Order: sequence, then structure tokens, then C-alpha cells
Amino acid sequence: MSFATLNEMNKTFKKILNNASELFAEKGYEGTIMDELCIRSGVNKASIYYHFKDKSNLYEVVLTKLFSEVADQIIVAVSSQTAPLEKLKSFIETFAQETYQNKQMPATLMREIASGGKNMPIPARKQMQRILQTLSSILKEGAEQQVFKQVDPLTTHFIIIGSLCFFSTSEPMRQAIESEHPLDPDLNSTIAEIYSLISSAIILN
Amino acid sequence: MSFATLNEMNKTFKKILNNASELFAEKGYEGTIMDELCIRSGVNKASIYYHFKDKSNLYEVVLTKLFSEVADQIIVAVSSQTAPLEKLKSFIETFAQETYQNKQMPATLMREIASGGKNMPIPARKQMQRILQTLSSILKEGAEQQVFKQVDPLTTHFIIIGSLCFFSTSEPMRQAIESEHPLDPDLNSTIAEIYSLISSAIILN
Amino acid sequence: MSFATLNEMNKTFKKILNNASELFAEKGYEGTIMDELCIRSGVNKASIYYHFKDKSNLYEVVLTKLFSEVADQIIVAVSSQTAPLEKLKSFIETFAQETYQNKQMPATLMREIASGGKNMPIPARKQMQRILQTLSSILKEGAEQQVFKQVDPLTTHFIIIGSLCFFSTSEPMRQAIESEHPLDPDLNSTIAEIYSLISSAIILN
Amino acid sequence: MSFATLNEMNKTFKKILNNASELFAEKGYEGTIMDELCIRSGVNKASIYYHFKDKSNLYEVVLTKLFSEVADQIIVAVSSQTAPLEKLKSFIETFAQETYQNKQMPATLMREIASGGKNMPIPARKQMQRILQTLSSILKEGAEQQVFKQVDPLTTHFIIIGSLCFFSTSEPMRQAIESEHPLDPDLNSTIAEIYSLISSAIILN
DNA sequence: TATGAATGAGAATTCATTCAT
DNA sequence: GATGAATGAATTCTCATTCAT
Repeated sequence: MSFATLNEMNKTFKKILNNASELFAEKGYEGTIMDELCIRSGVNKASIYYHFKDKSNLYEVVLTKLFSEVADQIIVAVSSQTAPLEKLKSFIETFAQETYQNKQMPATLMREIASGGKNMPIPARKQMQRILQTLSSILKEGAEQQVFKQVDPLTTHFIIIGSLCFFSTSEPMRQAIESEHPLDPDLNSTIAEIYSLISSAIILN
Repeated sequence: MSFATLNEMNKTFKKILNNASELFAEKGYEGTIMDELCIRSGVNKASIYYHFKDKSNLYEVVLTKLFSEVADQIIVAVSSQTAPLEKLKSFIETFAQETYQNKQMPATLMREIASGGKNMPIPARKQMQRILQTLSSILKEGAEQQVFKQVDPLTTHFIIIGSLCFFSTSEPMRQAIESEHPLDPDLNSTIAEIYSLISSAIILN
Repeated sequence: MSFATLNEMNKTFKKILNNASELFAEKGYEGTIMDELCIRSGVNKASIYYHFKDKSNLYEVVLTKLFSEVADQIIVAVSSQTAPLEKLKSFIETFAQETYQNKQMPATLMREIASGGKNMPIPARKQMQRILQTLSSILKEGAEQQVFKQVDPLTTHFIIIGSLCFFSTSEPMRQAIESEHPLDPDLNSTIAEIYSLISSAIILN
Repeated sequence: MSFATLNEMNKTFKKILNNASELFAEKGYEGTIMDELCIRSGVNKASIYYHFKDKSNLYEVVLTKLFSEVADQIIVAVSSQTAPLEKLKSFIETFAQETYQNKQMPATLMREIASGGKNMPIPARKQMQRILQTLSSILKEGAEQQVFKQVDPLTTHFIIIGSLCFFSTSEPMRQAIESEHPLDPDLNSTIAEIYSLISSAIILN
């Protein structure tokens, strides 16, 4: 089943896709049961196999969609800015917001990275690279304009992505932990904190 | 099967435990198949059930061991320091090293956080809280001594843990990504970078 | 869907029928999958059910066609001869040629006989009986004219049909067997051999 | 699951094997349903997969056993004779008897040959070659001793095997055909007939 | 303690068939 | 006549767990 634009997809296809996206994020690949997917989607089991070759193909389509949407958003947001620092801010904010609004992407990414990306479908991996590429360009541009220090983009990438993924997906856990901290930090302050952290670390003063 | 000290454990028990730890980290709870665990461990399937009640009990033992070891190391390392900044450094370094040497812990943690910690056994969760507690104390002490700014410990925790977990578990992926970055950042420079990042952000100048 | 003359059939009907005939011969009834039949025939799945009641009806039509064609040919060929020995020769030659040119019939027949004919549709069975009847008449006539010995027609039938079916369908297998026999026997010599075998056995000297 | 001697096999293994042999012969590979095999064998579904890798492996074991037993019998019987004609008689008689007593082998062989042997497992094919080899040797020896004419062994093989397979498997069909022939030919007379047929055709007078 | 064998419940996938257009 | 989509009922295979020895 090729990956077409949303408009071309029919209703059942979309229902399956959305519910699969949810389930894979919640329970991982192995933890996701096709039967439950049918029930959630309100479709017949065989319908899934009409639209998708098998579970692994479904996973591929889901991941590619998930990652490409975030990549697209980031690229659009970043390209609307001109200054490297603004671009960096845009990158962090967009990733944070996307990630916080839709926890499926960070959850899935974390699982994939945990298993060493062995099962990560190639097209999905391509989308992850687009995101990394975008950050690399920003950092390079900043360094060229002598605004940023020379930093390793991969490390920087993991600091940003890693902390934001942990932050957004840990929400339910944080509530489970009987914390002595009355104030659960909100998204915006976290974004601000991470942004100030990163920028203070890489800005050439 | 209660959780005893390593010395009391017999060979089969240890073999199962180690291989289970490996497998759970590699493939997650659902992805780990008891049959494969037998083969890897070179023991009979029924033996597992002699030593452990069931899969979920095995998981509990594995996770508790995994997290308590890291928690212990951190607490020991941190308590050997007196100044809050040194303690923070110690915290980051110990977590980074533990995490990098044994990828099982970060991989497992990431999966657990990705599923909202729903399946995380209570004793394992307790160990995670010990780690968080330690960081909180450091931050609190630093703030009291007017060395640190007042920061949210949870956010800080996620920034540290998240970036280090992503960093250590993403090693195989980074190699798969045909990167234009000739120099793969090594552990020490990453630790240094994260430490400088965090400290520059929280030190009261 | 009744069994009409070929002229009345439309193109889709014919395509389905021919491909079904091929598939049933290649893979048997259970091994034939309706989906593959669609693909081979280049028609939609629902189209099959427009033209044929169901799989078993399709099978019936295919088999009846297959067997009636051979029966017709044999009867025509045999009736063009007058002497019993010539008739026998004609019977063997026609069956051999039909069988060798179109392997679908012997393959299908072998499967049916292997399953004890339990699934063989009545009309198809009728056609098989026409063939057997023809041979019986030849033998009876030969015996009456004191040209042939009195032999059991069924046994004779199986010797002829069995050896020729095995011969024509085993072609691909013979090539797979790394034979020390440089010369693969051709159809004509096999026909001659079988004819001489049978005739030498039943001719009253 | 390797193919060991019967003595080494346990009871469940044997039960599954025998029932599978029966079912494959009755209904062919695709027509055989694993569930039915369990029920017939009185074992749990998973037990089959404990003893055999999958359906196709089970099929392989069944066929190899089926064919090797017949091949063994033939070779033993033939080797107890010295004169080529006696050997030929032994070959035909043994094959006929084996085939008639246990219809599984001819039924399975017919299906396999009908599908061009495409699915025939290599080890099973090896056994078929042993049988052919035996006949070839007999014919060659007879020709060398100037007892037999020079005949093509493959054609001769198919005449013998084909007619006997058809004869033994067609038993139920013959009864279904409302025959005007009061006397169903018995095995011994058929053996005799085929032997006299073949021998009269190849003996150098 | 250890093991070969067995098992029930489940999970992925397939397949003949039908429906709405 | 033809088609894309949908479906119920299998069907193959898996997996955690238990049992007898």
C-alpha cells in the first residue's frame, strides 16, 4: 500500500491508520494487536488486510506519516525565519509543540531508538534525517555568521529531541509519581527553559 | 521468586536474569519471547518457571535490578562530593557512564516512559524515584547555598536523563544514518557538553 | 451459470474459464485461490461471481468441459475406424495426443482419482464414463469378432489411461530428475510402445 | 524435525505422522487442515508445531517416509532374486502390493506428479529416484544378458507405476461408477495381467 | 533442579463471498 | 456487466505456561 496524500485516502483507510498510530504509540509494535485495532476502528479484521499488506506495512505507513508531518511542520516554521537564533527557537518550539500535542510521535521514536532503530522502516528513517538536517543547517549557518559556537549537531540534536521527548511522554508518569513538587512544569516554561539552555550554550558572546 | 543478593543466586538464575535483561532492553516486554530467552540462556523452558513466577515477575526483577544498580552508583558517587556543583557533575557523569556502558537501562527506561509507565513494576519505579530524589536534593541544596538558580527539578531531570538516554541508545542508529558529520561525538565530550549546558543554565552568577 | 456452447460465451467468461482450468490443473481445487484467478484473468473478483455461482460450480464447468472435449475427440476418432484393432489404436492415439497437448485434463483426472473421485462433479463423471464405455465397446466387439482375448475392460482402461496420464504429466518431473537417460522418450514412441504392449497382450494369435 | 527411525519417535509424533499421511493422501496438501489433523490425532494443535516446524515440514516428513518405505521394500524384494525376469516380477508385485495395501503412497504420488512435482520435497524425490533406479538396473541387466529387449526405462516405469497407481486408487471410483461389469478385477489378476503385459513386451524371444 | 512434552488461549493472515455503486 | 470495498469464517502458527518424570 503506497503512501498517498490524505485526500486520496478513503474513510476506512484513515480510521485504521489513525487508530494504528495511536496503538503503536501506546503499546509498541509487538504490543499492538490487530484485533484490538479492528475493534477500535470499527472495521472488519480482513479490511485491514485489504488496505495494508500486513502489520509491518501498516507500521511503516504509520511511522512515515508521523515523522513526515513533524518534519514538514519544522521545515515550514524554520524557513519562515531568517536569523539563525530565531530559526533555532522556531525549531525547538515547533518540535516541542508537535510533540506535546501528539504524543504518538515521541513515544514511537523513543521505542525505535531504544531498539536501535533496527525495525525502523527506511522511509520513516528518511523523515528523521530531514529533521536532523534542518537542525544541522541552522547550526552551520549560525556558525558561519559567527553567531553560534561550533557545536556537534548530533549531540545538540539529542539534547533537544531527547529532553523534549522525555518531557512530553513522561506526563502520565510524572502524575503517577507521588511528587513533593506541587507545580508540574507546563509546556511553555519547559520550552523556554530548553531554549535558553541551548542558546546560552551555543551563542558566541 | 524474591529478589536476593547476587551471591545467593545460582548460575541458572543468573544466566536467565542477564539474558532477560538483554532481551527486554532489545525488544521490549512484548517483543521478548520466553522461548528465545531459553535458547539464549541455554536452559530449559520449564527452568525459567522454576526460578521466576512468570514473565511479568521476571520483568519486575530485571527492571528493579537495572534501576537500583544505577541508583546505587549515582548515590554513592554523589555522596562522595560536598559542593552542589560537584555533586551535579558527579550525577551527570555517573548516569552517563552507567548508561553508556550498559545500554539496557536507558533502552528499558525509554520504552517504559513511552508507554506512560503503565507496566512499570512498583519496585522499579521506586528506584527511578531514588534517582530523581537525588537530583532534587542537589538542586535544592545548591539553591539554599545560593549557588544555583531555583529551577524545576523535574524539567532538569528530563533534560539530563532524556538527552543522555537518547545519546547512548542512538549509537547504532547514528551509524546507520549516512551522516555528513565525520566525527562521531564521544561519550566524554557529550558529558562535558551536557554538564556545561546544565551548569551554565542553573549557576547563579 | 449453465454450461452453454462456446460461441454464446462472452470474453470475460472465457478468460475466467480458461484460467480456472489452468489453475485447477496446476494446483488442484483447494490450491486454487479465487484471488489468483482474478489476477491471471485480469478481471475483478466480483466478476467471477457474476458469471459463476461459486468456486465449486466453476470447478464443475471446468471439469465437464475438459473431459467432454476429450471424450468427444475419442468417440469421433474411434468411430471413423471399423476394425477393432484400428479402433483400439485410434483410442490410444487420441487419448495420448489430447492428453499430451493439454495437460490440464490428465492432471485434473489424476487428482480426482487420488481423492477417490469424491469431489468429482456428476456431469464430469458422466464424461469419464463415456470414455470408458468407448473402450469397453471396442474390447467387446474385438472379443466377439474373435480378434481379442477376453480381458477386463476396467483393468485395460487403467493401464492405458494410467500410463498415458503419468507419461504426459510427468514431463516437468522427468527433467528435474537428473537422469542417466540421455534420450527423453517422445510422445510418438511412447504411444507406439503402449499400443504394441496392449495389442500384443489382447490379440488372439 | 529430522527424519529418524520409527523406534526413536514418541507416541504423539507417530500419531501425528500417521494421521497426516492419511489426510495428505485423502485431501492433498492444501485440502489438509491442521485442525482436523489435531482432532484425528487426539492431540493439541500446538503439539504438532512442537514436533514439526510447520505444515510443509510435516508434509516433507510424511512423503519421505511414504516413499522410502516402498523403495526399501522393492529393493529388498528385487535383490532376493537373481534372474532379471524374476526381478522384474518382484518389482511389479512388490510395488503393486505396497500400493494396494497402503493407498496413501499412490494417491500422494499422483497429486505430486499432477502438479509437476513442484512441491515435492527433495528427500521424497530422492526416494522416487531409488525406485526408478532399481527398475533401470533390472532392465539394463536383462538387456545385457540378452533376455530383454532394449526399452526405455522411463516409459516402462510410467507404464508400470501409472497403471498400478490408477488401479489401486481408483477402487472407490470404480464402485461409484454404476458399472455394467459384474466382476471387479482383483489385485492378483491385475498384477498378473500387468506383469504378463510388460514381460511379453520386453522379453527377447 | 532440570527437562521433554503438552496445552489453551490467542494472534496474524487468508479466503470465498457479497454489497453498493 | 464491472468494480472497489467490505466481511465472516476459517486457517496457520505462536506463545506463555504447566505437567510428569
